[in-house]
Amino acid sequence: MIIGVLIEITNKSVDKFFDYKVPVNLISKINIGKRVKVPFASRILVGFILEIKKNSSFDNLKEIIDVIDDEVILNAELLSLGKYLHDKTLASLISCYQVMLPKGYKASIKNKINIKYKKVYYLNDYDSCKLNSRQKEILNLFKDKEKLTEDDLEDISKARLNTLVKNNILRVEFEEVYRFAYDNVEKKIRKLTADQERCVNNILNTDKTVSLLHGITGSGKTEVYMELIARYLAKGLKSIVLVPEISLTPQLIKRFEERFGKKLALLHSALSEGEKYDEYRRIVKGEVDIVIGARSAVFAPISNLGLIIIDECHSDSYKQDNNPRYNAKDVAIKRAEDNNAKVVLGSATPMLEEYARGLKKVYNLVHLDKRVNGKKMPNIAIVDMNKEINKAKGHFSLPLINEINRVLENKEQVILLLNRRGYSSFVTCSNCGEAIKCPNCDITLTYHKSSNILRCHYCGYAINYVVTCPKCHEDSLKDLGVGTEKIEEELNNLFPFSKVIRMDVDTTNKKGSHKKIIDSFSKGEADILLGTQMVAKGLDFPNVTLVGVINADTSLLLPDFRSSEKTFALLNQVAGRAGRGEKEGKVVFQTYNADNYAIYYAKENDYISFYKEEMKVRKLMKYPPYYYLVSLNIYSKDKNLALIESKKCERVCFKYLDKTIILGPSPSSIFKIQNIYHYQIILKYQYQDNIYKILEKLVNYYATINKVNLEVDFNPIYL
DNA sequence: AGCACGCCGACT
DNA sequence: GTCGGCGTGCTC
Repeated sequence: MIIGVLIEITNKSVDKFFDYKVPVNLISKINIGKRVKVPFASRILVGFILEIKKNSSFDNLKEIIDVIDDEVILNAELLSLGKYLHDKTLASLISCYQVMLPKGYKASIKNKINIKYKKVYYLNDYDSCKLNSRQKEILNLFKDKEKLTEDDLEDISKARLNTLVKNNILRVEFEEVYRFAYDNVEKKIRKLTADQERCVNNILNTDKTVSLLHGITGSGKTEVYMELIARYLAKGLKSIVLVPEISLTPQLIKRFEERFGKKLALLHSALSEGEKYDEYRRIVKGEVDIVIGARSAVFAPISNLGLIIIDECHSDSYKQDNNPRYNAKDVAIKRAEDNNAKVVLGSATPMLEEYARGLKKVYNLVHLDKRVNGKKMPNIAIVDMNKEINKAKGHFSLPLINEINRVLENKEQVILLLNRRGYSSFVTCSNCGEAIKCPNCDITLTYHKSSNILRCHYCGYAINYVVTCPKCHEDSLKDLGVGTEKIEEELNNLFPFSKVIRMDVDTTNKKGSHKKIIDSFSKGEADILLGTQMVAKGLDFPNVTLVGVINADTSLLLPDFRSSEKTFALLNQVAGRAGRGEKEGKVVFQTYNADNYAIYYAKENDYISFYKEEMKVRKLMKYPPYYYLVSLNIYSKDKNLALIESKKCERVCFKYLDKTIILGPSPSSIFKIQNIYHYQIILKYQYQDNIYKILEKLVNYYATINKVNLEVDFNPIYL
């Protein structure tokens, strides 16, 4: 028997099947989709069995060392999904298979994660007259119990237990334990509003594969999802729920637990690798009905799949930003088509591509446009900082200060958003204007006040903060950008009797710290929750009656064609955090661009008008959804070679892609990353049938070239 | 990817 | 004379 094996190495030059002989004693263990240990050059590696055959075109075949798995890792559906990813992203096949699996299931010679076992003691038949009283004391614990775990017997010394085992009175077996423990919550089912019920029925009855649920913030989309899941479950069909990592909050998980109990598996980054491994095992064993997770949960090997829900479907977190650059939405639709299942995309602010497909009836478009229990949308005010700047105290305008004071007096709570995208705090010399940059990458270093160091966000390079400018040698370096720490300082001065909690990357990087902050704010232990994007998503605090945005427009300034859309979505989302309880909410946007349409329509809570306005821009500029985009990234350690090869790519595109607009090559927005130089070519097209074929050829060509690389990104989210 | 092989400069 | 620098090429 000969098998074709795909090796764990992620490199185009070895991304093919290597043939191996199977020794007779292992033949019975061979199945496609299992992992094997094989000799490869001078080392031992792990790969997937992807082919079984009688002979090979190679002569001196080596023998495999071992078959790792008893059960198949890549089942039929995952095998086909991997090929699909490979075709659609042009990434290496092995990376497409690896990305679908949690660490413990990947092909890898290191990173071994094992099943955790616990000892369980069973009582054998025994002759009680041979026992002393101390031994009988242990056996009494088994009264009415079939078995006791090592935890149950914690108080009994190991020596006493071992004697009983040795005398064949107790018997030990090993039982698998799951490392992740769900809380015990009481079951709760909320009754749907008529509006929600209408949406559920609409989605159940459509003959379209994809439904787009456009529901304003606070309209109760989660209830709709849960009801849909329950209805499918009643038919014996299971569900996957995708949420952005950032909104996979304890609040959301608790609601699902309240409804569905422990038939739930959770896959997200806050779990340890051991916990993830166990959750995945529960899915494989068919023990769960619902998988909730971030992007990669779309690959969960669930059988009887009926429904995939993608919450906050506009979120860019569904697109992976390294190889394979797949979009979980595409994978969801592919899986739905293959399984005769349905996809529900939900958002208050869908991406333009999505809403356009809804209007064109490619998707079934459903609206949910009332807040539950008749709650009103919060009242939103725009504060023009150009007019307020003289009266403002630091970053706070008088109107915002007054609102905060009013809320604090009423013992209510405030959420403050610092819109910091592309605006992180960097250090500049106030004498010569020099900004401190990373010596390896072409970007400014970010100042971390708590540790007093400057760090590069791309390569991790870090130096201690000094006040002396390296260029002009004056002691004039200053922290210019605004960080949450700076705003927190200002808050402490402006409102000395209020308690502020900060939520950003710095305060949430420890495991469980995110949950702690949310719990603490929820219990009213602080008056003001200050943070970056993460305070905007999915949080539900009934006592929050004011939301303030310090700088509504910074995300508008980015050189990105989606900056308006992203700004609108962010403002709409964060505004939706106000007034979710009994009391009405108020929102203040501080901005220097008071007449910008993204900010204006966010104030009006008018998605449709924003959509129409932004579509005009997209049409004019030949951007999605009117055009498809592809980004080619050509890079090399050799600056000159990178340019030469990128021009070569341009010529190939020009020759074969006749209906495509070609932009570039131009130096990428970050030209130098870790001493590697990047050039970029952008392709725009509406119809170009051969584009995958041509780009695949280019990618394969560069797979054989050592000093230059080409990566292709279809439908990129950033340019 | 990572290891062996191979071909040129500064040391006991 | 040799140790070791890292460029190149191969892995069933």
